[in-house]
Amino acid sequence: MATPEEITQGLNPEQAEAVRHVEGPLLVLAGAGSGKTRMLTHRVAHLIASGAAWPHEILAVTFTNKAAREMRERVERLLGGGTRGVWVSTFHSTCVRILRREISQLGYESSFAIYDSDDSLALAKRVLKALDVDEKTWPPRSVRAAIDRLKNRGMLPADLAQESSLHGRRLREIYQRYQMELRRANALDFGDLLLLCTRLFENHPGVLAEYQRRWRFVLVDEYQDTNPIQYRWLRLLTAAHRNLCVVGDEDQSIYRFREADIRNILDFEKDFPGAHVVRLEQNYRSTQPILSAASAVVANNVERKGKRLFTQRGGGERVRFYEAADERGEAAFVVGDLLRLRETGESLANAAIFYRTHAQSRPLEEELLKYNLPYVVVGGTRFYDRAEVKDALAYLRALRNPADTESLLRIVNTPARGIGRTSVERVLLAAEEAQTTFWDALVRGLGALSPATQKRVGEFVALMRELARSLEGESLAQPLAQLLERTGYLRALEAENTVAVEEFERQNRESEAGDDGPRTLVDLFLEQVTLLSEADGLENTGARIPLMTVHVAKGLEFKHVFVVGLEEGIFPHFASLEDPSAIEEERRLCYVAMTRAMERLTLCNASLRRMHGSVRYNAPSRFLAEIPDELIVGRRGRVALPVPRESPPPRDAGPRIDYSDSQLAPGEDLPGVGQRVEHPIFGAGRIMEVVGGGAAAKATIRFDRAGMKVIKLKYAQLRLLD
DNA sequence: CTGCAGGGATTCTCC
DNA sequence: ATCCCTGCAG
Repeated sequence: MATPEEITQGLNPEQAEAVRHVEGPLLVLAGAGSGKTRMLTHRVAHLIASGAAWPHEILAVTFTNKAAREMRERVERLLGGGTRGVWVSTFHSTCVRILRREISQLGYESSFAIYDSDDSLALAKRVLKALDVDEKTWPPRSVRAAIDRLKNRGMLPADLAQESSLHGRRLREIYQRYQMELRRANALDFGDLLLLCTRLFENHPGVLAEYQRRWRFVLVDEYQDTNPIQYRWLRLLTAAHRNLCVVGDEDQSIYRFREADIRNILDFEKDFPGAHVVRLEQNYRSTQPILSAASAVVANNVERKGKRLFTQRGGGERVRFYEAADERGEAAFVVGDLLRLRETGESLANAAIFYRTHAQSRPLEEELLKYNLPYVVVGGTRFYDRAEVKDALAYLRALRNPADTESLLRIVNTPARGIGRTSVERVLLAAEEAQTTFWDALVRGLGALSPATQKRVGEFVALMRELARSLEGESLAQPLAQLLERTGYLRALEAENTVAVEEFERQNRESEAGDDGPRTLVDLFLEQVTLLSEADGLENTGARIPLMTVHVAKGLEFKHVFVVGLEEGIFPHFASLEDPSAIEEERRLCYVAMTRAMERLTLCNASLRRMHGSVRYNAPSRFLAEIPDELIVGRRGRVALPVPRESPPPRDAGPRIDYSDSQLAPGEDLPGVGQRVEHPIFGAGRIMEVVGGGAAAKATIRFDRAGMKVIKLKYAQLRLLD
């Protein structure tokens, strides 16, 4: 095992300070690329190596499984094994594990199912129908979102009691019924995991005390993205010892829609008096132009503490910008650039393409396919989101937890076995009347079905019982195969599925150490599948170009980054245009996107875009204008002709810009780009670009009145302004 | 009960 | 463009 001294070696003074801090609250403000994960992992290792804590006394919480996995691996590498017992886990997984042990205190069974957003939506629809609520005034999606918001803010139906408006009372009623149905199904939705765990802590002090004793040190990554219920949970968990270390960057808070509250990080020192504060401001990732450009953009935000990131990497290319005629031209430009990049011997895995919304991937994919460039869309429809896979999972879930009505509804007639809508409705109603579950009603033959239908229901019940028996064994792949066979569909999927499941079995056989009680492989599998996140797909992607949303890109870094769709209405997105606070979030999102780039950052947009079946002309994103002129090249519309070189670019490789002057030599003064000048004839303007040197130097100037002109500096009588 | 056609609404980020 | 719902024919 490494010594404490070895662990702090190679850290910068601020990182080392945060790593050595032991008792009491600690706030680490870590700018993009400042070695945040490094600090966290070294801190965990240091706590153990210095004897301040046993491994099992440490809890490190992240937002994604991927981040958790990475942190765990890095801690292990640092300590060489002695990390068994350290809990590195997401908020949701941590709560699941606590609830599996304790939830009987809240009147659920420990075998509870976890509903994902689709399940929640289906349940919301069912509730709205049962309450006979008009779906026009209460769109199911909005209802689901409203309930989710309430949960993220820590509110159960009872907390809406004082609500007096008709709308408010109605929502309360719907929420109450929704919650009741969840309980009847012995299921928790995502929001419940945090909310119920917090309620458990609040109402059962003995349980809380046990976990407070167990985890004497709590570390939280991406603290700027915590929402009120996560905040409450953390406060409770650390109330006894206050050994809470949070790491975050207010400029990277991008989950407002999930009720993330940026004030959690802004007010940390107020909330935890005596908190020690460390700022990590040295960036180890990006070149200066990229860092400066990103900083200049986010500097336009009001809701921030403000910081100065710096790097010791001199020189570097300026940020590049390309405006295409339409979205296909945009894709063509990006792909053309990638082809040229590959010509230089660069691996395409070092590049990435980011967009604001998943829907933007389409034209890029088409263009990539055209040139046979391998790519992978990260996120979007995950394997486990595919309808057939969800069907198979619904079988497993219903088998493990027959109370899970949502899963049963999904499969009772899938594949079609003659139990149609009407029959299902009848059984549901009968179950409601008999105050029992859907499954129980099926078993008891409630609902006054026709003999033919009754027979088919009986066959379904028999099938489920048979499958349930096969799940009792050790294996998972085997009963799953049987399930797919007996249900008579999914043949095409079978092979694929089985491989994935066998891999899962292998991994979990080895790490079977748990104090989780009598839980089967199936339960573990279902749990992990449900809690998988978007970014978790980015493993073993090989030399394929990853395409992803900016949200998915958070926490990653690439040598070459392309961001497409920098247009008003896309990025920033429509929904945020009217709300200054929402615009700030979009700006942070832009900051996140830009700071992923290590060496070269390319921003693109299209003047015309076809979307949702119509044509839009979006103005260039305001964020582009916020980048100082001297840090960006290739302003709008100046596409150079392809220049034949020694190694010509691939034919037909899309449009290109001559960026030959975009390199900044280390230490070289920036050219007069961005300078305001006055011309005797054209009046005031701003230098957009300077090409060539000495007597041949020509400047492109955008005059306030006269527009763009190219002027030979030698002859022009320019007067510098400001 | 099943499958298909047509119409209306919607448009984002996700654990 | 796409999803989702409803209505209708077999």
